[in-house]
Amino acid sequence: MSTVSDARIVRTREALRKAMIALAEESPLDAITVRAIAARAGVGYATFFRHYPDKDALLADVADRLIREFLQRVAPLLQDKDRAAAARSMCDFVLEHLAIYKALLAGGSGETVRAEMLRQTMITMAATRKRKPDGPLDDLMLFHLVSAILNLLSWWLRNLSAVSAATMAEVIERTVLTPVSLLRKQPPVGL
Amino acid sequence: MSTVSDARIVRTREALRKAMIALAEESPLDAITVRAIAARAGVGYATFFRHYPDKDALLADVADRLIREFLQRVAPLLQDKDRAAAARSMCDFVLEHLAIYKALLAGGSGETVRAEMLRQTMITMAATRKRKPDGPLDDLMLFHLVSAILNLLSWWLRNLSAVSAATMAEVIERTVLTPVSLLRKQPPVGL
Amino acid sequence: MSTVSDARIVRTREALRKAMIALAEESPLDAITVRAIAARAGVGYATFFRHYPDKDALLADVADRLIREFLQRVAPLLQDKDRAAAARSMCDFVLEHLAIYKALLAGGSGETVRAEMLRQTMITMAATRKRKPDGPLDDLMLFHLVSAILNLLSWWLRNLSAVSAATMAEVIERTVLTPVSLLRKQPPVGL
Amino acid sequence: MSTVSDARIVRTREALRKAMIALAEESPLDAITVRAIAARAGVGYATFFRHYPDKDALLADVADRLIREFLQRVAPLLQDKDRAAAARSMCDFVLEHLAIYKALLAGGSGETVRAEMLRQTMITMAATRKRKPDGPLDDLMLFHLVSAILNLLSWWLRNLSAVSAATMAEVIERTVLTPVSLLRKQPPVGL
DNA sequence: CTCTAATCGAGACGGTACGTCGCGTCTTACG
DNA sequence: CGTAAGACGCGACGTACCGTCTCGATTAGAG
Repeated sequence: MSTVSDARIVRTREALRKAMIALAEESPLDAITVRAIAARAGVGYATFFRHYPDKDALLADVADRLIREFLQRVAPLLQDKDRAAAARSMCDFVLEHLAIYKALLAGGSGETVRAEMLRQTMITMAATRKRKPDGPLDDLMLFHLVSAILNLLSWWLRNLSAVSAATMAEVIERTVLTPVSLLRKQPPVGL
Repeated sequence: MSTVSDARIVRTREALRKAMIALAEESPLDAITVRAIAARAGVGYATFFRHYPDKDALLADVADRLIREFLQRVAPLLQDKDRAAAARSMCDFVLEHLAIYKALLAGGSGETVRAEMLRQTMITMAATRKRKPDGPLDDLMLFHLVSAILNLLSWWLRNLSAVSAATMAEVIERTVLTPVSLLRKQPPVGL
Repeated sequence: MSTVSDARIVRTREALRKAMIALAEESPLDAITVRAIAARAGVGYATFFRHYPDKDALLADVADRLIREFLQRVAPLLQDKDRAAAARSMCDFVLEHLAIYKALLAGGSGETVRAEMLRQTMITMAATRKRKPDGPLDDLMLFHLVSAILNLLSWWLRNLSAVSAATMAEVIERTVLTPVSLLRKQPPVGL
Repeated sequence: MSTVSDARIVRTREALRKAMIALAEESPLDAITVRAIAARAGVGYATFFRHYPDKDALLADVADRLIREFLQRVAPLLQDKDRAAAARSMCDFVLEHLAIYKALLAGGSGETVRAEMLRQTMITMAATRKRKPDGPLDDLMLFHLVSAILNLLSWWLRNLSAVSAATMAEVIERTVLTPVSLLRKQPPVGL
């Protein structure tokens, strides 16, 4: 679906993604109709379905691109165990793409975005780490990591004026990154 | 809506709540139609709307009752700072009401339940604590606490066989309760 | 479908039939949209499908009622072998219900109407005649009878000013009723 | 549209006509999509519209060629007043081109074919006969003649095994050709 | 223990979004 | 640089669900 050369297709999909982001900023996901997306994109209604099977597929596409970029930036830092820098980098990245993140996290689309992020993180992790024990603990911690970060960021996006990026990064580091890291080093006896 | 004496009303609402829980176990929330709920409850379609304005109101009612009970059990322990016992109590409680929790958390209804739980926790906290500074940190930590716990529990409900209640409790304590507690005692400098 | 007591149903179907006839006078059948029928009937779009599976079903219902009345008038005469009177009666009947016939025959709906008329004539014949040989000749002649009459009438409806009812009746009698009757009395040797 | 020399154009149109006939054998006319015709003809979708403005135009072209041939064979006999031979010739001709006739008459395309046949017959008649009074009677009888014959033939095509060509010819002669001829010799008084 | 008013079932209805399909136009990529 | 391929706008289709509404028919609980 991504490797298409026809200029019209590229243009249309671009317009649809833009429209989705724009609308997601304004209303919760399930209040966004396909008709509204198509209209906003300046595209015929049926044309939407020629490119995406449904709303969620479009959202997943949008999320996919965003997360891919996000991970390219954050993953290296996590690999280097520089958690503080990683947390800082996250918050900066979010600030830079404020509009899109607001749309995707503060709206009702969190579920889809989280799922997509989990999926991609899995892939990235699998690609970088040699051995993948993939025990239940790893699975649980990855899920917690992604979910908790997304939750904290979504809170932040609704309270940007109250907390600075630096503070937010510290909170993420101390309440998520570090505890998870510790638990990994010293797993519960039952596991 | 709650203080009604007519036996028929009590009976009908009870049936609707039961039906909602039963259906939530089987399918994601937005695949549950009001018609299906009414049918399952053995109640006329229009009757549904005589008791709840819409699907979400019913779900909120169900969640409300569950969370009320949940908090009655967990809150005291948190007040007493016995985090390990509190975590343990949570997990036990979830195990006891497995079906309902599976329905409400592992389904697509997480968002509503989380919102309801946040709301009620706020109220409970406000009632027990005298002084409520309610700075952004408190707000953020409460949000994180509730969200993270619900997320961890919902993962657990999908992986019950992999992790025991004791282990799960330890995980919750070490990755959520303790870090949050520490952050509260020693807030980031920016706050 | 016909024996329903609910007043709303009766009212709605009545309105739909009226609307169908009105629109059929104005435009060919396949230029009539279900939306237009519903709008004209002052009825919701979806409501249409609660009563008829599609446009043709509504048309068939309209035709059914018309043909039932038509046959009640013409059949006795045919039984009595008074072909001239039967032909005359047909033409008079058509004149009396000019608008509806124009709608049903001169429009593009001939196919459906013819099918319905064939079906009903079959039933009527079967009910009145004791023995029903139903050989291929009977089948062919019945088909020819109905088709030819409908064709002649539809031509007449488009050329009302050119030919009187009496003349038209004579034409029908001499080119359809009598030849068919003769052929029946003295079938081709091959049958 | 007809006087074109480019070999590719001839080839494409030929392919489109073949495809139309093939598809018309399999499904009713309005279930045949332009896409299906183009695909069957091994031709691009848009290419269809470079040769015919729409589906009906292609069908009319197909019918036109068939009817032209048909009339060349039948008309002389009608001119010679040899009605029996004419009827016989018709039936033989239909048998020889069974597939195409089945496609055009027994399918849902009867209406278009009939219209085309009427048009062409008019032209042929006008060409052969010197004086063309063209009163309403002539018009009516021509319409009846064409319609009734097409109807009888289409019935026959659906019941080939039941009736021989000779019998069918006799039926056509006795129920259509002769009655029409008689009526012409001795018109109703009203005309 | 009755009577009366509230509750109930049944389901028709207007409305709106869905996803599909076909048409006929118009752009594009490719030979 | 022309032409076949096919993306596109349009608009109808038939489906599903929502929340409102109108009917009678129970049925609870007050007198």
